[in-house]
Amino acid sequence: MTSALPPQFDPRSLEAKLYAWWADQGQFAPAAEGDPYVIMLPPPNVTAQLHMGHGLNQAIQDTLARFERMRGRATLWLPGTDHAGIATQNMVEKLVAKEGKTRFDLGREAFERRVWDYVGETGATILEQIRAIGSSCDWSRTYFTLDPDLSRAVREVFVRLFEKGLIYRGKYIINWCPRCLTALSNEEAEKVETDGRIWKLRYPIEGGGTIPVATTRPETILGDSGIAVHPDDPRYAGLIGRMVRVPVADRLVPIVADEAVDPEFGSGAVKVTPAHDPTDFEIGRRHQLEAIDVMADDATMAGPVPARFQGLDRFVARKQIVAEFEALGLVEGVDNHHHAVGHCYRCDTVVEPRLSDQWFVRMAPLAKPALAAYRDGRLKFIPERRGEEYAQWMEGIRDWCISRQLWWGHRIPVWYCEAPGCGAISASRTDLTACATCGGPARQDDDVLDTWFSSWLVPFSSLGWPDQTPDLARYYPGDVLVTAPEILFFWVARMVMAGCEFMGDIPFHTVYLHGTVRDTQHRKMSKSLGNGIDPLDVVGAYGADALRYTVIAGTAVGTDLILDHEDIEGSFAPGRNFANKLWNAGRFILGSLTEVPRPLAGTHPNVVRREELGLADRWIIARCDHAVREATAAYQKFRLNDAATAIYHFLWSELADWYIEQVKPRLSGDQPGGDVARAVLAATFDVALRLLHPIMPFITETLW
RNA sequence: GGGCGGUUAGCUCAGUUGGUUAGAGCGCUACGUUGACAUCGUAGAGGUCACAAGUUCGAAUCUUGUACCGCCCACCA
Repeated sequence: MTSALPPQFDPRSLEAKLYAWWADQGQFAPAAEGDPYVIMLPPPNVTAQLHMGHGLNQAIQDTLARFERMRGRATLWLPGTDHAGIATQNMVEKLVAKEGKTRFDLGREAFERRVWDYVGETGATILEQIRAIGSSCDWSRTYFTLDPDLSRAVREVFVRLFEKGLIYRGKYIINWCPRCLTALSNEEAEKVETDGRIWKLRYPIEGGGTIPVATTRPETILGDSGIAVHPDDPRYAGLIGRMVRVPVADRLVPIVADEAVDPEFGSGAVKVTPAHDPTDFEIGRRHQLEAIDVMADDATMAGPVPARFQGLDRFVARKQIVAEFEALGLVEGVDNHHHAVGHCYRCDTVVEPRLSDQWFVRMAPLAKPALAAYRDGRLKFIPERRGEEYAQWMEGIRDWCISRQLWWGHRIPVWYCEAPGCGAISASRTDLTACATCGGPARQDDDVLDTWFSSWLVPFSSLGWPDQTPDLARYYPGDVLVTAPEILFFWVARMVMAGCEFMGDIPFHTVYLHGTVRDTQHRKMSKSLGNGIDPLDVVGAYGADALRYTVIAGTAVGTDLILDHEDIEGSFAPGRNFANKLWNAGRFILGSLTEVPRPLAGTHPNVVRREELGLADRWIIARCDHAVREATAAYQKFRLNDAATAIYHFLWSELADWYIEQVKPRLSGDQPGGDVARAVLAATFDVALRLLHPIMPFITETLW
């Protein structure tokens, strides 16, 4: 029997002590000895509500953590939350709105206090819920991205990048959310495939004739400052340099030649709106066309637009402009048009590409080592194909817009000198009260940083960086990151970049991307669709172990988990039934042990001798050995569903259905071989419990 | 528009380098309940592995094409 078991299941090992410790504490094992193993918990929003995606995510991570711990590794699983700038601010603004106020009525400081109060009330909830489903994180190291320590890291990083010339400020076209009233990064503007319309319009040329253009956003016509055609397009060769009168806006603009225009598309002539489109912005810059911003922050028409459009919503203006073109007889046609439109990832509002003054991080230098880490095999993805998505993103990396027009977050540590003639701009680790250059009055930037600007540092900022702490020395770099694929770019890719830049090493060597939890129609579970399942309901009804087993066994590596929100009982029946079976088998086995069972191996004088074992005994021992090998191999390969299935099969079909039934006669009274059967039952059940413990910790702990 | 994944039993899904009768859970059928468990047991039905062609002694597995479904990326107005 001993030879059948890998060394980590030696009852005298650390694992056995851990069991005892667990029983006392019901908590994580302190990282004390052994090879460190580090898992980063993806930080949920402080205000997040637990959903089944968390359930799946936690079950996977906790299974890995417990497995590694039982192998004797000093396992650190770091929990924490992020402050979720936009989402949290939105929630508190809603509360404030119920009092008939806006954040501007309260003022910045009072509003920030309100958010802190709110976070103080709700912030721990998500972590408590995660705890309730059994996650054995190291709660003593729980972090929050706005904690002083992590904020210090944010400043350190900002200043370092600033001094290195990797942070810059400038006027560019960014994604603007007119509802959240802030700039967004490219990743935060989700492209949604939309069936829209494209209008084909004619602009009159000065001196006679018209030129056809196409647009999906007629409201931007008010900001047109040119028409562009391809330099080699014979249709328009004679028109380059001529002036065109933009209808409705009533503005004279030139026809310019630019390589960016695709002569094959539409009419081959494109209206140029430098203030509201990235391509147009580039064209405008090359030809000195004016960037005319025609919208206010809330995307109502404003600025140099005719009076009748002032204050109109952009979509109302769109209709009205089309109507005016029709009245002028300048509409050539309108077609259905399928294209991708950006939406705010927090409120789903259509984002407005808009010229704006923002802070950016130059990403190309940071991406280089992060891409190399993947290319040379140091960074692995599970499933593997996800690595190509990562590589593709890294190769096409674009600069990161990091400023947000919010109040909730890390305020940008930049001070502008207000002394006349100085104009110094300083980034500082400490708050400045005066200009670092001339000593004049200094004013801090009003904006805050993107939440991910703190999240991308978490693998080391949560361990005390920039100080060289013992934690940092021992636990960086970590091992594995388990998360949903949605935040591959938001968070995972950027953590790798930050790790390379500030720690000189990648923060983890394995990125495990699990699937998405969906309903039976394969729709993502979401609050708005009402198709979610609350993990706490499942825990309450069937237990955390049933939840964990069901989701672990139900999802192969990288595949989605389909659950039926209309049949929760049915969805979680596998786990519930298995927990029940295990419990009853345990009751029977423990009840049959009349005394301390004889050991199957070792030097004990009463050890079961090989020749005492019957055919059934030898068979179940062999099957047990097989299950250990199968499950251990599966755990190591992250094939948790295979591990779950292997243990399930051994426990249910082989041990319970077959062996227990087989030895029942021997167990009654004082039958010959009864003590051997008891010894085999105890030993094999013990092994099965340990094997299963990472997946079903509560019931196995209790039985053991 | 570019890249990628999926299509296997009524349902949800496994199937690890091509190799005997393709598996699991749930559901279904028949029978079974005095002692671990009906959240159970025993037995069983159910699949031309999306479709077409190809490679091979042999294909769910490899190649090509087709059709649906889905994901990621993208400044064709």
